[in-house]
Amino acid sequence: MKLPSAKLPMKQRILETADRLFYGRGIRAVGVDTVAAEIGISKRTLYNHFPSKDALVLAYLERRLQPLPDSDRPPLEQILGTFDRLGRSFGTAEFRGCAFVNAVAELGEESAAVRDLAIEFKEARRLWFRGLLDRLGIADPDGLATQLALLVDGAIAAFLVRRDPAMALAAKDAAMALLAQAGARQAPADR
Amino acid sequence: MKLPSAKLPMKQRILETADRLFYGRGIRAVGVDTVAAEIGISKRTLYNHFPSKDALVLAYLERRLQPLPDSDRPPLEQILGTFDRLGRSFGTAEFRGCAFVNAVAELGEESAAVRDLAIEFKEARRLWFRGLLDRLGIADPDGLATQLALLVDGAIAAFLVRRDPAMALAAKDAAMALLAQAGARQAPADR
DNA sequence: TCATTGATACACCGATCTGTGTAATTAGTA
DNA sequence: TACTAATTACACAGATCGGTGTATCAATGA
Repeated sequence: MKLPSAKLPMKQRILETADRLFYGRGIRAVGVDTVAAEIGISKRTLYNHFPSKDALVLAYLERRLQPLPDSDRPPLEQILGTFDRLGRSFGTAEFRGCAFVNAVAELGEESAAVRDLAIEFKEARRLWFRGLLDRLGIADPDGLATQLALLVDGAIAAFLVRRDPAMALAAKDAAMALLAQAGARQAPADR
Repeated sequence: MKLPSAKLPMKQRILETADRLFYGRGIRAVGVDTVAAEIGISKRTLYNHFPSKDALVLAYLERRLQPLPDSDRPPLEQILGTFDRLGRSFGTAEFRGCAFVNAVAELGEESAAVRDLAIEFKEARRLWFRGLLDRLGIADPDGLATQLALLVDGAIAAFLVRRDPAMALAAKDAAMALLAQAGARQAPADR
């Protein structure tokens, strides 16, 4: 149990702990008392930094909206590498699915803001795929990007239930088949 | 708001209402008081039929473990028809993702029984795919069945967030591409 | 007619939830 | 030293949660 250093700014400490608990156990399953107790601060202090639990939940999800890797490796390698990274995530004990999908499934219609963040996250990844497919000169980069994103989401959902890391490999195999069918070649970056 | 007829057996009425509420709003978000009030019965009556909320939740999920359609249509048509049915589900206002994935995402480690039911559900659909792929004479029916199941789960997760029914079409396109690459032919049932 | 069964209303339990009010305490700084 | 700002402990509010106890009432069938 790695606790955030007491030296860090309070807001950051709260966010890190909220992330660990909300993601690991679920948003509704974790109360603000639990978050505060886990850091060793009073509930009052937590509420001095976030006006409500809803605000804390949104901040937790916003923190997970990180920019995607901007590598200079070949596009095909980057695309397939996504599934390898996914497989490595499956191997960690902390992995518990997609934080955004889980939040939407848990909160449903109750929070439009949560859903907007989830859409933003999903669309960012889809566009990341599409940018790489563009460089590969694929015929329908938009459609294929959606399909690749579908495979990622499917692998995550399937793993969440089955806990079988092979789901990442199955998704990668499917991605390779789709890419091959679309005419992706090995080193197509510049020609 | 269609309420189950008061003529139906009490247990069935409870289950139908629990299904509608648990699936529509989430398990943790709906209390037993709400379920009883929605039917117009006392909480006591509900507890006379189910010993606990956990038992009610399990019964709700078990009721969703229905056998998959056993059609005599061509295998390829049945497989692709799955994605058409999915697309039609997306069009309904009630659709809120996969009840089993949502339950696991919501309850997480807290209920092994829920996860077991979810695994059973997912595996049944995967085996249904595999049986059809067997009849198509596909080289690796097991692997392709997993990939098709991944596409279904991915489309559901993506739709849950984006609310875009086109996710079903994207999954169907990907499925067709995978099937074509695997050598599935139009009318391969008997030769 | 009488006994049984199931449903009813309703109060209640202890626990937990988000959120607030308040007064004391700490630490840094002018 | 004196002021300020953050954090503390702690009680409390009002709601909701899952679950129970109990006494009454209505329908059924022997």
